[in-house]
Amino acid sequence: MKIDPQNRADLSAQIAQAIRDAIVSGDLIVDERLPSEAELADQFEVSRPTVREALKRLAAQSLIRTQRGATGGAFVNRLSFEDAYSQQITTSTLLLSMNAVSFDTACEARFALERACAALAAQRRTADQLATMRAEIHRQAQPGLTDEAFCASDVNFHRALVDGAGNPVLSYQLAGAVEAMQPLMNMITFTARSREEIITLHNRIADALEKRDGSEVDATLVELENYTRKLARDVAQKWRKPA
Amino acid sequence: MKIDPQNRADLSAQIAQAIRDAIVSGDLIVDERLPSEAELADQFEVSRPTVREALKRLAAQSLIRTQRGATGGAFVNRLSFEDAYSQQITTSTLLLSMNAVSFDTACEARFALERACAALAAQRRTADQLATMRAEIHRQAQPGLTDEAFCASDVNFHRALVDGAGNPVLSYQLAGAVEAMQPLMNMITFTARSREEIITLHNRIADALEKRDGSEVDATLVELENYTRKLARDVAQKWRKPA
DNA sequence: AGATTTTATTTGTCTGACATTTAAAAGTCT
DNA sequence: AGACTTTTAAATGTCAGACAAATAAAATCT
Repeated sequence: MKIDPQNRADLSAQIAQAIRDAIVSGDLIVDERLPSEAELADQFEVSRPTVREALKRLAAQSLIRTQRGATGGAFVNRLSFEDAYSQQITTSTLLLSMNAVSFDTACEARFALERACAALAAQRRTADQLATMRAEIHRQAQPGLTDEAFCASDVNFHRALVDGAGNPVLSYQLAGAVEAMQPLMNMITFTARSREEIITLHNRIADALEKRDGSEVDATLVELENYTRKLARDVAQKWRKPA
Repeated sequence: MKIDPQNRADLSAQIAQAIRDAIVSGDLIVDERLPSEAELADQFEVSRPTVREALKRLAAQSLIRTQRGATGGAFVNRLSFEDAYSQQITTSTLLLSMNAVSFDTACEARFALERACAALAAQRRTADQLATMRAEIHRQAQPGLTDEAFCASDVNFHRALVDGAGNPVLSYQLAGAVEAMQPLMNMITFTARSREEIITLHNRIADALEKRDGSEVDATLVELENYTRKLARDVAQKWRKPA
């Protein structure tokens, strides 16, 4: 953790970067305690508030956690899969909403990634995951469900599918892709007919997973992708020439 | 952007969350200027340093940018794909290094995701992307290349493949998976023989992409995955019983 | 009118202080 | 001596006020 150059611009950002580098490079290991804020301020020759701003930056990325009290301080945080999940979801959601990513592009990416899990999920899915999927299908079939609730259940269904691959790295990567799509999906009004169609496909996916038939899962996902994109096209058309 | 409850714990985190919510929900739109720090301090009834810590948290996630001067202030940032890339790479790298993710798990995830791009890349790859891949293969064949340089070139090759799918969302998602693997890959010492084998497979991938043969790309990626995992197993064995 | 200077605003940083939390050390009682 | 209580010290969390630096708009001058 070295000194900064005499470039007195954005001190807190420089300090944050220095500490971040130390963590990424392994100079600071998990659960290791950083020097106290006062000590860091001395080392970097800045004031305590500046150090604090740097630490808050790192805390925002879940790189450190802080604890008050006598034995307190800032500790290198073990980045959990949950933390990584939620960060990824925020980032992906904002990326989609701020960059005018077309529904088609997002949808294509989502299903491409999901199909990557299909074969693995067919091999490894647990009875528990299958039960989750069945339960979500059941919920989706209930009348009076709002579009938002339907989409939320859809997300749960697909997350169970992804988790079925039994690979936490895959699950983490895909959580963002699947959940970030939800705001876009919420813009689609699902008619009773389209819900029925989607539920049919979900059932086919669940059945195929039960039989451990990977290629059937894959084929059904392709159908689901095509149907979803068709629904989105219809919505777009309705907006172009409203009644 | 509402007030916080009387819960006077972690004020800066609460304020950051409130602003974050306002951005995600669309209450604050891209390039909109936030109130000045002094005004925010008034609104939330806290001091300016506390507001600043909150803003630094958001800046760390590239959610806002700040500008000094008369018309300066904090502005809602358009999250660029580049920003999202780099965040994802940091997160993924730390996740892998801190959670004792096995090489096999990471490798499986990486190739599963990459195979998700294969068919699309075969359809859409540009001549430019193909040229990049050929150039990287050429570099990989040069003698005297360090293992690190070989791996770096490998990353470039695969990024070109992923970019070939022509879907920025996919590219962004996979950048993390591919680049985060590099530290793990760097631990493998590539013999001349193994480099040769990998280059052969890379050539086959490039040839298949040139012919726009998606299933050939996919099949070769499977071979590459199996070979990579075999190399890793050999390394592990060497470590178990060293000469 | 155009160029220059002034001014006001805003972020970046510093100093110093107090509050709160927490665990360990010191003290007290049985 | 051992268990419980109190004190104390260290650390983060927060606050207040101040000055520096950057920047653009307004005012002034040529």
